[in-house]
Amino acid sequence: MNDKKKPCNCVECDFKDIVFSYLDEGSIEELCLHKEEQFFRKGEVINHEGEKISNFKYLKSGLVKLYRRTPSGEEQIITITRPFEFVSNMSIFSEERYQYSVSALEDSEVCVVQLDFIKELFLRNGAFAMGLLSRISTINDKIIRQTLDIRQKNLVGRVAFVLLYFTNEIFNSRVFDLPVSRKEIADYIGMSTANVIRTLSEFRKEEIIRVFGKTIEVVDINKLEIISKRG
Amino acid sequence: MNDKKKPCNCVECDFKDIVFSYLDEGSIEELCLHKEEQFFRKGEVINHEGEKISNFKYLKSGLVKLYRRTPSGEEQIITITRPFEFVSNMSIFSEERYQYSVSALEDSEVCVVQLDFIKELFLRNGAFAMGLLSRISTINDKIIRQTLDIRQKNLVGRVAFVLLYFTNEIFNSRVFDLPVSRKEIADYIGMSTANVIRTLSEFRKEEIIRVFGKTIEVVDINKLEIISKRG
DNA sequence: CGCGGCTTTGATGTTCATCAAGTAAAGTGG
DNA sequence: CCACTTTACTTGATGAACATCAAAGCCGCG
Repeated sequence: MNDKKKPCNCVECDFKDIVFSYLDEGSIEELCLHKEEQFFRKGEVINHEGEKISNFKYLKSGLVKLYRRTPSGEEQIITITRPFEFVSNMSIFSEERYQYSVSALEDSEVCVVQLDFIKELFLRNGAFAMGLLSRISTINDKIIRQTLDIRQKNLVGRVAFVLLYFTNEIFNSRVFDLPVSRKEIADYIGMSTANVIRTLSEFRKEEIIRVFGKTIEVVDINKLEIISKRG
Repeated sequence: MNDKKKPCNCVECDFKDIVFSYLDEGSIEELCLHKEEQFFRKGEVINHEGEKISNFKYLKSGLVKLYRRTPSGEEQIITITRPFEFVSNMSIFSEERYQYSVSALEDSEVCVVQLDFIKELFLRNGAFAMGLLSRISTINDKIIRQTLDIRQKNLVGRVAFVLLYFTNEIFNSRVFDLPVSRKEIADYIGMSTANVIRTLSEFRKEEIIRVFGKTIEVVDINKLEIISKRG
């Protein structure tokens, strides 16, 4: 190694095999020259709807929400997701501008790579292209399936779904701090804030969950699953 | 040209630049060896949910619906689409099995290419990979956006949306024959069959549309757009 | 300590699904 | 080609699900 070169931390990055599989060490080092890491505090916006896309971004740590503003001006949350699931916006290869916004629900680290460089890699390394395509495709599929699932449930089923989603997919724990407000849950599953709260209260009365402000404990996960499926 | 070889109709195919851009003539001829054309009558199933994916398929002519069966057994229509918009299922690069079914709403021609061959091309031709990725990405985006749009509308807004979709995207005409039953419209926009019919009747009474069985004439497209947006 | 935002709950009305009953249309077999 | 069956469509009546409105409690923050 030439010690005049800046050391490339990408080579040792735990995540390089997940997002940038099929790249040899040379390409990884090159990647370093075209990337930077950015830190976002809880609440900060990472991508803004309508903004020009010039980078490929992926989440290294934290939690984000993907959302858009509906024609009538309300916020519509498309999905809430952890690292790796969120590989940039989906539109990077098909659109010039972001279709959706992304913001941090927890402090988050984002790896930002110049999009032109990714495209260059794409052209000269088919295996890399296929690996990335497969990841983006998986994420897209997941979003579509989730949206369809939610749509076809009733009110209690949707709330049960969200609680299970946080428990199983986001926190891997039956006790967790809600990373979103009640209103955001409502925006996520498409119902009114009042009814989200009402439904949570009912779950509490039936001792399916315990609620202490933002902290939630899932007591009876089986019942929750039954409600979610039936809903 | 060697006239012992079977002539390759792909070379002259009008659609090769749309789906298979960035392929040289050699690759296109090779493609011919790995593809066949299939014809589906109205109502026939092209892909079946759960079936193993071994081909890359795209629609040359006709009209199809993409749908799935919900856990509770009902049909949920994800989108209805014309050629080029429908490039196989979206899951070909991320899943082993079809996540959704596809069936023909009109007589349809489908071009079927062995998936392994597509993957091979992918690996050795980055430009082709990028072109295809971009197409798949566009289609995915469209589906997600459509699903979100529908979800956020009320009953009349949804029916207005469907009528506009058929008018502007599918038939490019204000007079058209509905390619689906009333029940299928209901499965598409997530409401009951009875209310789809009721809403169509209201539009008829208000002289926004004329209805003759399956034939629909959009009389006041502006009013329809207002209803769709407000909804 | 007081203001503003988030949360909670009840009361009310709207929107929508469901049920039922009837009509039209489209297959189906003799 | 007609009687028969089945499937799609239509409309009204009813009740359930849900949004909206309003009022009050809570909590953090200046």
